[in-house]
Amino acid sequence: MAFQIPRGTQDILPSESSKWQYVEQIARELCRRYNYKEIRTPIFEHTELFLRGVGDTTDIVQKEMYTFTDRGGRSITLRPEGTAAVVRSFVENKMYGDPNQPVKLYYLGPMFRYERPQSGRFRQFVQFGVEAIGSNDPAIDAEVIALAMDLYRSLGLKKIKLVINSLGDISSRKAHREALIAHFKGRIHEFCEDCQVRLENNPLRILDCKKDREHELMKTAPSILDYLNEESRAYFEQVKSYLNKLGIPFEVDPRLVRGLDYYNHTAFEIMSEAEGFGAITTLCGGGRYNGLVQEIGGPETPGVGFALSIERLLAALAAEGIALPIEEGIDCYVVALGEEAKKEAVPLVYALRNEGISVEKDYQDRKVKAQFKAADRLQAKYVIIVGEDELARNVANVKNMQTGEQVEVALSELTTYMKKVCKGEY
RNA sequence: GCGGCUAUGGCGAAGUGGUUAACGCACCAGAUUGUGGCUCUGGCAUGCGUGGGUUCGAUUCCCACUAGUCGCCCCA
Repeated sequence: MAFQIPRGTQDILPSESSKWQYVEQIARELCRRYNYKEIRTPIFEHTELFLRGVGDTTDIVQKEMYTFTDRGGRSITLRPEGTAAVVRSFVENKMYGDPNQPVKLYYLGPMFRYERPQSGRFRQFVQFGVEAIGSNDPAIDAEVIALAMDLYRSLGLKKIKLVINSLGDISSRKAHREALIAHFKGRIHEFCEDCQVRLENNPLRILDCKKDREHELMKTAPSILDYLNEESRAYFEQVKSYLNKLGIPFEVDPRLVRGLDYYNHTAFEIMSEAEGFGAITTLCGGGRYNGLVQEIGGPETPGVGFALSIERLLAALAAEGIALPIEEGIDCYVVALGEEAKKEAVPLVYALRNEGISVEKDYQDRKVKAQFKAADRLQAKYVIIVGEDELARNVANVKNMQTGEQVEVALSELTTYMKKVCKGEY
């Protein structure tokens, strides 16, 4: 094989792309209802943006970025996630001055992470995400979560679970962090190597460890929820209360930790519970990032959002055996017989297409039988047959492929007739 | 970054250290000289991921690489 697709990337072939279009269309429609407007930022940014925005201790920055030097000597990185770039644009375009606050944005496009591919993980993948920047109302956290859940529900997914947690504000996080270090420090040598490193970098992650799950210190470890200060606790209570009002079921998991540095207060994940879905069950991750806008150089501005992968969404649909309502077939196939008819078929097809009818014809010089087989394969609703006989009499035969019924129609009436039968127009 | 498994035609899938690489689906043609979905007949891999090595000889044995796949870490 001469050339191969780069590792961890995929071609979305015609048989799949209609599903993508369908899902994307539903996502855009939801954003219209929720009044989130699309923002399109570049696929690459200055590397520095992600170091600052995502956090230079995160796995994404430490080992997963596609970084290169451009011809001008700048360090450029293919975006590994969407939020940093959206916030950059928010600040750069001074959207904090927009009279419509909060600023509600969505994006849909490819992200890049240099990782070992596996089920549900790619080096290029497509994220749909929203960001609501400029409001500290817990109702907007609930709105963002509701939008994500709406997308899954409207596509028919049933086996999904919403998990939420609160990471608290800066002072709550700090108090909890110190409590965790104090809790584990004396006996950290009893834990796995990863956990020993985590104690320094991000002690919160120890709670998430799969290997040491059964260790007695795990069960007695301080929960973040016990370290939330009054304000953080009240905020979390309100978010939960709004979710209840919206009838959105959720689970609180005090061990839910998100991978990016910028999160505080609300953190959530939506996971698939479908059997055989694979090891990676996270469909969507999001949360609040109140310090990020300032970190990127803007005024102190709160924000909340989520990102979800279309690949995983489609995988979840497949795992639940859900077929999307996608129209596959074409309206009409023109079968031409004989040299003269073949020439006449070209303008006929053109005229029908101009009327909004989807039409195909033969370009392989196939026999009649094979042309019908092609029409059948394309799931054509109707076949128009034009041959020497018909041409001589200025008519065409129109066959309904479902019923097998065939009628003769004058060429002058043909487009009108086809519009009527294909589109119900008169 | 680490580990398991895998790599044969458009797809699925057998197979052997030695002259012609099963079979199924799909596709094409004919039976049916102007009509699909059924049936029958025929056609369809100078090639067995790539590159080395062992051997008189390798698709089959060994190594490396590449890719897929599943898992670990972590994430969407």
